Amino acid sequence: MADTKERILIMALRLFAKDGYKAVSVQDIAQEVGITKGAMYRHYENKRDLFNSILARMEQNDARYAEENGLPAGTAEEMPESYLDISPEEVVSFSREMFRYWTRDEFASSFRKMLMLEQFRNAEMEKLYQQYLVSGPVGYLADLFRGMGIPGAEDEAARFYAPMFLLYTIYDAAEDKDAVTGQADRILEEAGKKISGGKEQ
Amino acid sequence: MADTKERILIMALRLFAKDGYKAVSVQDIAQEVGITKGAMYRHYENKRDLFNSILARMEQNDARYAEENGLPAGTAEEMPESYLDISPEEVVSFSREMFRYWTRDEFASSFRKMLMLEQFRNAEMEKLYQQYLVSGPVGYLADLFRGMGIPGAEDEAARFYAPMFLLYTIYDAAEDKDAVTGQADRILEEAGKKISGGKEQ
DNA sequence: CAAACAAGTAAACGGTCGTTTACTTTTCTA
DNA sequence: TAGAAAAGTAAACGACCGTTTACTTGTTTG
Repeated sequence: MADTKERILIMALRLFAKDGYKAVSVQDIAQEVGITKGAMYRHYENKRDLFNSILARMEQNDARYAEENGLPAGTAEEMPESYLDISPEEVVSFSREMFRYWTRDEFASSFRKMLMLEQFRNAEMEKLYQQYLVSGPVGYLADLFRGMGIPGAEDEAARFYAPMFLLYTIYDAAEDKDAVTGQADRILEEAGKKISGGKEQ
Repeated sequence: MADTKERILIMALRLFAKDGYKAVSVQDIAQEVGITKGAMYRHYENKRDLFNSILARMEQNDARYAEENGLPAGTAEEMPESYLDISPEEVVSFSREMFRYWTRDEFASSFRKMLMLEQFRNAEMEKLYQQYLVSGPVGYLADLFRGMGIPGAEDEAARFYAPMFLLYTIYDAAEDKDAVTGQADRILEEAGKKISGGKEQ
């Protein structure tokens, strides 16, 4: 099969997201893909190289996604001024979109879980997790809210992002996942009204 | 040393919270405690028994903590009527206390991280994580808010609990942990005003 | 104080780990 | 279409896994 390398990548991510990097053996991955573990080494130098390829792929996906939606990439260190010129309605709509991305996109969802499992094992994983899913989004929203002249932008950003973050975890264990998405939409809508009001005050 | 069994338990939890159950070897634990791995088997039947002892200990700690603070235990299936008779101010103060518990108490903090790492590996761990730290607290708050006659109690509970949940993760990676605790206090205080108001409407 | 017991050690057990090797099969290409 | 290159297999490698064994040390107690 021609796309074996890709299938290894996807299956490895899926398994890493469930059990964590260390707990998944090369044998486990190969078995799920339907090859022997020796064949894996024709596509990746070793297990760590496979893991790094997942990180690189996420970076690509994120950059593409960010460009498409006019957002700063999760790994971006600096933020261009242009990204700050966004209305409260736009903040709500791209937040909604972001929630769907991290829950429904299979790669992004698995990657989110994998980072969560790896975050305490070394500083690099902690940094990536924070950047993509924790202090990264909060910091970005805080910048937006500051730009809008909202008082207490720091706390307001945490308040705004927190329900999405909580609902990721509720979503993961939920039977009716659409209901959770609906709840996220409702809460974001409500929060949007608040920042519209807070801006005009 | 007389308290070897206890030291094994604490060190194992600390390591499980960092790397996950599977990724930590009996050798690792024994080495940190300062004994050989053979000696570990004088105190616990096997690695899984050690893990189960951690779960049992948390259940004890939680039951004691819940009783002291007049709260339902995290593992409680049913909720007595009496727990619902709480003022908004009391909700804020016990939430504040709960945040401190899950961040500053070393056992609780490590246990929280360990559950987070284990939640996807089997249904039991997922259930425990949800009960202790996700849908459990949200459901409890929803019951409280419903009892207070607050409209949209479900969403309101998620909104109220979400910042605490987000700040657990921010706390874990923060350099200035006291600042995060302070932010949690501010946000809880603000949220308390809202439910006081919402109740009277 | 000696006997019983608890708590430690070092070494070995079969099994699995990540990785390499030697070899075969499949696919591309000049 | 012959030959090279790519992609697969099975088996072996040393290292480490959880666990057991045989033995030694320390502590308790009749």
